[in-house]
Amino acid sequence: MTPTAPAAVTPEDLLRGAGLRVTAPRVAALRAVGESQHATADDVLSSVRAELGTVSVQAVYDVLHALTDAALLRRIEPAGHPARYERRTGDNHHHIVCRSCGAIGDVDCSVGHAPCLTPSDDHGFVVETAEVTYWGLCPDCSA
Amino acid sequence: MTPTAPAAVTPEDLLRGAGLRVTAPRVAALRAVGESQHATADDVLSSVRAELGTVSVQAVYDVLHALTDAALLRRIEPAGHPARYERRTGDNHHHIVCRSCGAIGDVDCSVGHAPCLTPSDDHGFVVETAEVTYWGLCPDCSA
DNA sequence: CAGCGCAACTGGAATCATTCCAGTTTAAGG
DNA sequence: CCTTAAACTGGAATGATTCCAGTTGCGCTG
Repeated sequence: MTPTAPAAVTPEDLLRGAGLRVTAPRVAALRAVGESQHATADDVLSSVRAELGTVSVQAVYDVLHALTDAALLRRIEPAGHPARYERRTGDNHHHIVCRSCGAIGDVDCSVGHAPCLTPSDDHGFVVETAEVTYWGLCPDCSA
Repeated sequence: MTPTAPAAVTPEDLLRGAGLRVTAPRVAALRAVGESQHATADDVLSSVRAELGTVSVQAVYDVLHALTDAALLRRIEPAGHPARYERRTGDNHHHIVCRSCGAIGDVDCSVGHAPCLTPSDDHGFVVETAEVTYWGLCPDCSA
């Protein structure tokens, strides 16, 4: 069912649009990440296996890398936690991580637009991106 | 508050001031971190062993944790790199990391003071700290 | 200034996320 | 179809860090 409106972009379209082969593990992985916000590689593995049966650990890591390189996914790696993946890409948003349970929330940049992108002294580095991570306690853990 | 000019604060003073026992591995670890900016646990291990002879891996991790908890050290954990430790604590400065070689530089907050500390929407989280990491290429790697 | 208790340390094994490897399967272009 | 590079399998390896159980020693108390 592909209605006329381009509202529903299928995983298949996304993959083809990025010049990637359309395979069952990739489609399933894209769906899995879209459904559960900030899924870990292990979450994706479980999800994909539930849908397809046997899928190797390596396949999931390969897929996640390919999708991340193609900018269909964004990888976030909070210190002390396994990497997580999300579908929101290209909007330079940030994250808030619960120190207690590891829960993650999305946060738009607070001061309008990329204020943090310009370090006062860049030590001669060529700066490409600025990543902001807020640490605190989620509603459940602060109770 | 330190009464007179604390020109040379010894590692021993720092440890005692934090209510920690003064032991050879701790003193050596503090010195090691002070001498090499952004040292890894492994750097500290080598350095401490060079000075003291046999020191266990565990001792170094224990010491680094104790000193970090006591706020004598700050731990930074860039995604994909082993943790690093530094002596500059309490001033909420940030870091710039080379995507190629992992080199790290210190960066003071660009917009005066803690502008990034207030997320636009905190999702009910209690925010404690904001951590900014710049990613790019160091002078050597961008050449 | 001698004993004692708890924090610190030893060394070896275990953990966990992730990657490496070598061989097999499969999507998609000619 | 037929070919082939890309994708996938399964098992072993890696590297930073932690767990564990037993030993040592700093520094307080008597």
